[in-house]
Amino acid sequence: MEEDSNLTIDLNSNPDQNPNEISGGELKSLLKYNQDYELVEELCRVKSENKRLTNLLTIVSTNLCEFKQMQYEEEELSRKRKRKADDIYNNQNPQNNSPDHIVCSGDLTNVIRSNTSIVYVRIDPSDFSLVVKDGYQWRKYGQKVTRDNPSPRAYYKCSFAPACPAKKKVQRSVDDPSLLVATYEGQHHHHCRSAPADTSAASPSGRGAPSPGRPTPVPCGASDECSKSQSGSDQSNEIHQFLVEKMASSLTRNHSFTTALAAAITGRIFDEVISSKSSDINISNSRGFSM
DNA sequence: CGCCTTTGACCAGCGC
DNA sequence: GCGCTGGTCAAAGGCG
Repeated sequence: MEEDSNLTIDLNSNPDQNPNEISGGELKSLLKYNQDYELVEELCRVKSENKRLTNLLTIVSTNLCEFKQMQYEEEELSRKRKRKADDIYNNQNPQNNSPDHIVCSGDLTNVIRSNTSIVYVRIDPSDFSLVVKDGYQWRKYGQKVTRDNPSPRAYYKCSFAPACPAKKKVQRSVDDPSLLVATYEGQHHHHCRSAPADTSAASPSGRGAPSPGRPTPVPCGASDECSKSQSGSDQSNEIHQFLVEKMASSLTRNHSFTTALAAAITGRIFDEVISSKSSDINISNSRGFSM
């Protein structure tokens, strides 16, 4: 291996010294150097692996968003057709209104459209509050039970800026009660600022909104209006990072994924250890030859 | 007191 | 014009 040759060169860097006369202090120094070198090498490998996984998550996130957008459009088209059909058809096929495609493992994914965003949020099925954590402050101004969905739909306006036209609708998925579907409309006329915990929805305990006087900046990007409210590549990177973090968060909650990931990492580390041990042997052999 | 949620009423769009 | 549906308004009440 490369490091072996480098180390061998370093070990033989003093041709005037007799290898048989190496002192105990020098030997300890060399061993420590070797250990440090392995740690640095391991750190580099982990960093590289981390970067590779981050890129992978980015790709998965992008593909998921595109997938969601396609299926959302199909769903809208299907619903328009169904509304033109009579109710008999719906009664005979009640599951046809169930958007199976909404079911996903993502904690939060969004589909960016021209001026609206569809956000899917995985929540606790026992949690009946319509809470979507997106970093903005929202004021609920209405609630309706729609025809397509027995669960109520909540209407929110942005409460951070009085003239902010941003709105959102939050409703449970028909097919999956553990999935919230939030539709964002309009653009925020201000930066993304709010408390860490979402204040958007009707919490069971009543008022859940903190004072507007203590907003805390949080990564935004759950909606496209947030990205539009900011400028430059910084926002893009911020949203990118936010999406990656969300994807990572959702994936880490997936037991099968974490198991597979752990197995993969373990296998990789095991390989590296074996490789490292092999290097040690080679290094020892080199030392043996050089001593 | 200020800000919130709740909830019934109201309005607009659409199809028949 | 009527009925249905989604979206919005605004009064009432709660909470810190």
